[in-house]
This record gives sequence, C-alpha cells and structure tokens, in this order.
Amino acid sequence: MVETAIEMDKAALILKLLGDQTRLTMLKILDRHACCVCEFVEIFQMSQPAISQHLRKLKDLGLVQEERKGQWIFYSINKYSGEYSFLQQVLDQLPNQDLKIIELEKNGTRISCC
Amino acid sequence: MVETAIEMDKAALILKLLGDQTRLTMLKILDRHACCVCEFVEIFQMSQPAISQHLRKLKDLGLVQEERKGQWIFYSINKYSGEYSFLQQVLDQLPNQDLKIIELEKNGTRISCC
DNA sequence: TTATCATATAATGATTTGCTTATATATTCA
DNA sequence: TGAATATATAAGCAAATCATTATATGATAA
Repeated sequence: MVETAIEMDKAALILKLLGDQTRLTMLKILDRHACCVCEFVEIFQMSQPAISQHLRKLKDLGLVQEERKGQWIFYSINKYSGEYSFLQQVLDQLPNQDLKIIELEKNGTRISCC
Repeated sequence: MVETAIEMDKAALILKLLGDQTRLTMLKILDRHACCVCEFVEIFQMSQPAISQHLRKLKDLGLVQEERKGQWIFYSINKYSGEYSFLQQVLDQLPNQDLKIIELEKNGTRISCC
C-alpha cells in the first residue's frame, strides 16, 4: 500500500507543537531515549507541571506514548503513530541532543529503570 | 563543505510559523508558484491585512522573498535561505496544493505577470 | 493631477499559549 | 498504615497570536 500524505490540517497541528523549543527538544531526546517527567524537569529547569503539560499535548496528538514503571512514567516516541514518518523527517534534521542525557548521568539524576 | 544542522532555536522559530494552516499552505503553494497578496486573499478568503501579516512573518525569517512587478508584489520561496533545505524537507511531505492555483485560473483571478 | 488598485502598517480585541501555584492521585517504602 | 516521591490536573494570569478595521504608501491609468 502507498503511504498517503499527511493532511494539511494535521500537519499544521503537529508543526505547531514542534514550534516550541522545549517540546521540540523533548521529542529529539525521546527519539533516542525514553525519559520520565522528572528527568525533563532537570534538563529544562522548569516546573514539573509545565513539563507534564507539554507531554500531555504531545500525547494528545499521539506523538508520544507513556508507560508506567513503578513510580515513574516513561515517555517515548510513538512509532505506531500515523504521523511517525512525518515527525521523523523533521527530527532527523535537528542536532543530536544526547549531551543532555549524558549530563543527567553525570549528575546522577538519570533514572535507569529496571 | 559539510552542511551544518539547523540550530534548535532557529528550527523552533520556523516550525512555529509552519504551525499555522494558512502559512503552511502558503508556503506549499509558493514552493511551486510565485503569488501576490491579492491571490492569497482570494484563495484563503481572508482580509488583505491578514495575508500581508502572514507574509511579513515568513519574510522576516527569510523563508520567502518579494519582488515588485508593477502594482503587484510577488512572493516566492527564498531558495538562498540558510534554512531552505530544512523547509523543503517539511514541504515535500505535504499534499500538493496546485488545485488552489488552478481554481484561481478558472475564476480569472490568477495574476499572470508579464 | 486625481482616482483607482495593490499592499503595508497601526491600532484594537478575542482567543490561545505557556507558565505559575495549589491540589489530587498513584506508587513505594519504612 | 502513613510518609515520601512522582505525576497529573485545575485555576489563574501575563504575554503572544491572529484576526479585524482604519489608514498610509506606492504604482498605474484616465
């Protein structure tokens, strides 16, 4: 089956979410590493509700998914989203953000789940 | 020379502009056809100042350029923008909008400049 | 020159956005 | 069970956004 192009309205909704530096960086990080809320709080030095609200928007559009592991909820890219390849084409053009994860590991604030 | 990745903050600024259905459609149209303001007014059924303001934002980021031809000002994609390839990767994923130009031609509202 | 057409800019207002603080819910651990 | 930790949700507010109407600017044509 041929992959159908994304609709303009759906594309605009997604791009609007990507048009925020916090969410854009979140997605670039999630593209390679599942993360929980408290890690993003550390990375962005932003309040926990602010982080949760950003993730909620990404989840509402189906771009990310969540999985609870104990007391933490890990977010990751939803590879089964109908717009995954659209998203991926954008993220692929952005600079790698692994350094932010490496810094968490140095700080000892990286949550390594079982 | 290796093409450097776009910076996150610049990417976010561009994506924010793309995250509006009017501007996103404008850019997809401009990707194949230079257009003037009055054509967009017809296409989007929106006031002339609203169209001008959208184009201003696109021009401020260097995504489009303008060229006066007589009383009209034609806008087109700025292929010499440093972010042209970034923009192009997004636009390439969107459905073709040529129908909007074809409808202008049917209406007789397409401006064919000399 | 004056009227007309195309466009830009300014001022305004309703809506949306992105944070904050306060509070609720869910899990873990002593 | 009760305290601590992680997260979500609600309410509120300042700033940004996107349209509108009014007006200014610039080009063309009578």
